[in-house]
Order: sequence, then C-alpha cells, then structure tokens
Amino acid sequence: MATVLIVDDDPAIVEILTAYLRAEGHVVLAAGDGVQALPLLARAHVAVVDWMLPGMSGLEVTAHARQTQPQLPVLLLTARGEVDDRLAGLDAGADDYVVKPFSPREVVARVRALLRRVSVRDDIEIGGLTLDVQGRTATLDGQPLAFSRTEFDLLVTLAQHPGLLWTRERLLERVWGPEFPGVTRVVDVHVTALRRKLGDEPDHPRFIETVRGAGYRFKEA
Amino acid sequence: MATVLIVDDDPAIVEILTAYLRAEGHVVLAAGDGVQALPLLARAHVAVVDWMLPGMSGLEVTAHARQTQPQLPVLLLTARGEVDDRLAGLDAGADDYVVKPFSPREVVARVRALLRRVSVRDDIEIGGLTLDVQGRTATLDGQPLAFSRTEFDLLVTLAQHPGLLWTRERLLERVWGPEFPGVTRVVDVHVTALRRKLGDEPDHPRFIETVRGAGYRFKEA
DNA sequence: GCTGGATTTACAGGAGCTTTACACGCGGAC
DNA sequence: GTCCGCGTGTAAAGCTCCTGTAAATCCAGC
Repeated sequence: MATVLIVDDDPAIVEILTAYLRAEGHVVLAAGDGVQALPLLARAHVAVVDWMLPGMSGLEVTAHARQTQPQLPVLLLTARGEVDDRLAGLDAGADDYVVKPFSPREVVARVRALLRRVSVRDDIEIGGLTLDVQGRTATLDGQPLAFSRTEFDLLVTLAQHPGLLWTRERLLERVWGPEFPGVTRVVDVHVTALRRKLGDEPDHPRFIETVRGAGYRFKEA
Repeated sequence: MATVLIVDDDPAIVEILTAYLRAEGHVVLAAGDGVQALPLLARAHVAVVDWMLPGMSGLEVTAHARQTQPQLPVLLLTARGEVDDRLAGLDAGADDYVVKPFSPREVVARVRALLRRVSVRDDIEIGGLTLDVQGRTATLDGQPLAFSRTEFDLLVTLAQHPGLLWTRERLLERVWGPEFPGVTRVVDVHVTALRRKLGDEPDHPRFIETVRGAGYRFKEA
C-alpha cells in the first residue's frame, strides 16, 4: 500500500499499469510528461518513468528526483534500442530497469521490490526532532517521545517533506490508505495529538503549521 | 557457532567453502542463485555472496538483504575484472570483499571478523541476563533458568539485537523458519512464556518491550 | 499411550482510533 | 464597525482492534 507515480506519454501503458498497481492496493498518480511529473514526485513512494517523453526526458525527471528526493526509487522504462544506455540511466540515479515491451506483472514485481527498500529509510532529523523510521522511535531535543502507530506514520509523512503542503485528502490517502472510508476531520484530531506531544502551538508552531483552507505543512528548517 | 549462507553457482566453490566453514563449527546454508537465496537470508548470521550469479545478481541479493535485514553482514566474492565496481558493491551495502581467486582460509577469516561485528557470540550478557548460546543455558541475576527450544531461540534472537524492532513476521521467519505456516499469534504466546520466566511485566519490562501495532523489541542496555 | 512442548483458540482488558459536538476566530459582506 | 459563515482546535464518548494470557488441542519423541 503505497503511492506510485507513473510518467509515460502512452495512455495505454498508463492505463494498464494503473490497473495492475491499483489491484495491489497502491495509490496511482500519473503524468504524461516530465513537467507534469515534477510536482507529483513529492507525493510518491516510488516512480515509474518512461525514458522517452515529450519535452523533458525521463532521464531528466530521474535526475531531478534524485536531487530533490534522494530516497525516492525510480524505475525506468526503456525501449529495446536504448539498452546500451543503461550506464547513463544509472548515472542519473535510476534504481532499476524494465525493457519494453514488458509484462505488467514484471513492473509490479519490481515496484514491490523497490518499495521494500524504501520502507527501510534512514533517520530523519529536523529542528531538534529525530525520527528513526525503521525502529519507530523518536526524540525531541534529546528526549525520547512515544507515538502511536498512526501518529508516527503521520509525522513521518509530514517531516519527510518539509515545506510541502499536504491536503487532508492526500494525508488520508498516504497514511490511512486509499480505501479509508472516514471523514477528513480525523486528520485534525491526530494533528492535534501530535502537536500536544511535540509541544507545538497552532499559532506559533515549531513543526506543523496549519494552512487555512488548504491543509497542513511541516515547517522548513 | 553461527549460520553462514553461501550463494554461488559454482558447486566447487560451495563445496570447499562449506567444508572449511563446517570445520569452524558453523552451520552452512547454500543457494545456487539469488532467488533460492532470498528465503534463506532470514536464517543466516552472515552471507557470502558471489557477484556473478545466473538471474538475480549478487548485488541485488545484497541490496535485498540490506533492506530486509539491515544487521546482516554480506561478504561479496568478486572476479578480478569486477574490482572496479567496488563502489557499486559498497552502495548496495556489502560489508567486505574477497577477490577471486581466493584462499578458503581468507574467506573463513573474514567471515569470523564479520561475525564478531554482528556480535554473534556464544555468550550474551545484558542487564543481568546471560545466555550461553552453544550450551543453551541461561541465568538471570545468577540464577539458572530453563527454556524450551523455541523459547531459547526466540530469546537469543531478540537479545542479540537490543533496540532492534522485530515484527512478528520477521521473528517467525527467523525463529520458526521461512516456510512456517502458522499464525503470528504464536509469537505472542511464546513472548508471554518468556516474560513469565524472566519476571518481565509487559508494562514495565526489563527485557522485552511491546511496540504496539508493530512488534517486539529487546531493551537496550 | 505418555509426556512435554508447541500451536491454536477463546476471551478479557485496554490503548488508540474515529466520530461527534461545540467553541473559537478568521474573513468576507454589508 | 457588526454580523455571519466557514474552517479549525479540541475534548469526550463510543467503538475497534491489538495484546496478554489461560485453556484446549495437537504433535513428536520415547
């Protein structure tokens, strides 16, 4: 259960991959070219990117992802003639390859493998807050802090992308999963709980700020 | 003394390494390719992996091990021509290298070094608890304590990695074996049994703490 | 078959999640 | 300025699901 970004200008490919990935329980975001893809990168756990794209190439998208989100794994889709360019792709920071024509199952399998890697991400440290994602422990100004599972997932999601605006809907999608039936106010309640534990005041927040009419945002360092 | 996983498609190499490692008292698991190796990773204390494998490469096996078992040391076997790729191997998370052709003694020596690092010792002592892994005996605050086989294996697994979060699934894999068909609640039952013998209370544990919604963790010293 | 241990089952208690309700305050209309 | 509507903060209630644990069942070795 994760968010997968597909970047391909062929609607047929997008459609078939979306179907397979949804069947796995993932949330799918899609973009037809590189420019559309850039703002979606921050919301993805893994990106599937076609090499040949109109305008900005898949390689450029990959390089951009590598810069802005070093931990985001990228799976490149390459046509047969491009196989020789594997090295260039590795240089740009792609994590895996699938050569066209591919079977959707293969892509799904590799996405799954990449997701396993993401789940073991390094520690987050920002503004006196440290999060050990793997061990699910946290400290604030050196003091250990206990969070429930939902609280911790929510905090990690926010803290992994400082400065990024998260709507309640996107947070629900990401933290609670794509099929969560509940209302968005549940996010508010958990944010309140987080803020209490973090010693955060809604007016002068140290970490989580409210963007009225929009959602929440983790303060940049 | 420990369980060593060998992944190599050359039966001659597997055979000679197995002989040397057995002579050191280790348990040896062997796999001829990466796919065979994956389910065995959970049972190993250290892995010796050939770079060139049919299908899934040794690098991929290493990366997979790094994801699923961060603490598992990996020793890569590389042919002379691949030495330049050392950086790639380090990226994938290998802990050490041996360049072919190698002497079995050298491999054994490096395995021994890696095992020291991972603290797979015959004797564990932490917080008043001592475990003699070889002799399968234990004392708590000087008093001898009797455990069943499963209890002892479970306790050793937890105690060897203080502070590391273990999900019930990972514990099943490691203690019960990768193909165990049972439900994860069996872990709970054995943890309860362990705690009773250790005089551990779930609320204020001296040794095994519950991470609600995640799994169990042996308290750090 | 006996016996010790492993696994499953069943159930109680409680932590944490969701919903609900209401208060507060910002911002726009006038 | 006042009024009103909407969005947000937060406490509290109810409920769900997780965990602890005893008891029943299963199983392997003798």
